[in-house]
Amino acid sequence: MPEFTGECAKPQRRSIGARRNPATEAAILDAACDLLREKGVHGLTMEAVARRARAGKATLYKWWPNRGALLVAVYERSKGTHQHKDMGNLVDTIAEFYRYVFAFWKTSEGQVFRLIIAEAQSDQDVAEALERYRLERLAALSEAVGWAQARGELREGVEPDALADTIMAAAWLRLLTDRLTTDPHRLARDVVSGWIVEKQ
Amino acid sequence: MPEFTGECAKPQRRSIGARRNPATEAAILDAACDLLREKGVHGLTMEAVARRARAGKATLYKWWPNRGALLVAVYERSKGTHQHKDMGNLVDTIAEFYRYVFAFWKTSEGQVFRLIIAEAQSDQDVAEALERYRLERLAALSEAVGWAQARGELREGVEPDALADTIMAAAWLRLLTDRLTTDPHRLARDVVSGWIVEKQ
DNA sequence: TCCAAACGGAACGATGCGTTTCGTTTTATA
DNA sequence: TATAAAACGAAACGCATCGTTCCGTTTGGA
Repeated sequence: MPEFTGECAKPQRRSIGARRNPATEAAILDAACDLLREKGVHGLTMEAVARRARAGKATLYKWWPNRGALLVAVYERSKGTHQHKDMGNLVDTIAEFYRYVFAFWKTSEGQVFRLIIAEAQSDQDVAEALERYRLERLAALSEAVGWAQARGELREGVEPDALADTIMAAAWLRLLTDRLTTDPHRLARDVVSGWIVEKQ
Repeated sequence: MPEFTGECAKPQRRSIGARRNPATEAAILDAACDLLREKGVHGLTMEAVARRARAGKATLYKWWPNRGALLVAVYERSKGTHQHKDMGNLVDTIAEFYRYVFAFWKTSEGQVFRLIIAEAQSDQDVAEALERYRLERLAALSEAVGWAQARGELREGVEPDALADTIMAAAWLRLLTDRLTTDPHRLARDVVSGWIVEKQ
């Protein structure tokens, strides 16, 4: 029983029969994640992932037909499902959202989201995955805006969907232009306070 | 005088002495632009550009050390310097801005901007060029918002820079999520009308 | 007159791409 | 219990691009 240990002393996995090996999937996604945080986008190649995970390239291409699919899988595994908290008023609620999402985007897992957006600009599959995720988050955000509307906090004629779109746009722009240090509360005020009814 | 004509029947350029040849620069940027609109991002390789322009790769790398630099150069050459028009009220002014920029972004030259943003997420040089351009456009937009403020159109405490940032964010999000068909006037209203003083 | 620099062109080794083939391992089915 | 099917690691394939390095030619400037 000759036991060859690779660079990371990981024993090589084997087939567990005519079904997908969860250990292989985990090892590949781990390797992809590590490469991303160590070498950035250009470090994430199918070759490098296969080497690091001690997996065959054929296995890689079987489950993730291209780099974009792998990128999406990495993000899907690490993304949080943020539950918006109602802070009693819209500005504080949105400020809390910005605080959470900026903090997440600053982590190495969160940084993957930048790359997803970038990749989506030239990869149709990634674009579709991103669009599904965007709509999902937009709905949750719109619901949070709806809480304020139900309280009579908003001016007449404000559509929660449209306002949520604007709120999200401001967050994306900060991510893409490397301004995650923006003060969340200040930003929330700058984006939504115009839609709040004047206090008498 | 044997005259060899390549695939496009373009005569090969030669050195014009110890100085940069403008014809070479133009031919390379033309080739890069053509490749982008014909084959998309992945068609823009240094190899392909050199082939199409009938230029040496060494020449290419001398003036544009990497793909990002070439991308930026293509955009710099084609980008318009939009002059904001004051339409008498802020919503119409911003609607006009959205109309213009969406129309431009729909063109093949404008599509390069998507790629610039994407490339900037993993290329520091591109990111810096993008940041310079963003600040330049933000200043112009902020000035347009200032016109409305000077007219007393805005609510108390509105900062033109912050509002301009939000206006721009909404535009970028539409570009990146493939929603350039958004109605410009409707969008302008959804983004800025909250900051307009109530009419009595 | 001679040097320096730019130019096109060709070649280099290295790396990643996506596919194919092989032998092994294990489950599912007959 | 025998057989087919599928997944796995590993290696190799041809191809493309990368970024660099030569070469010989052309031409302006010192």
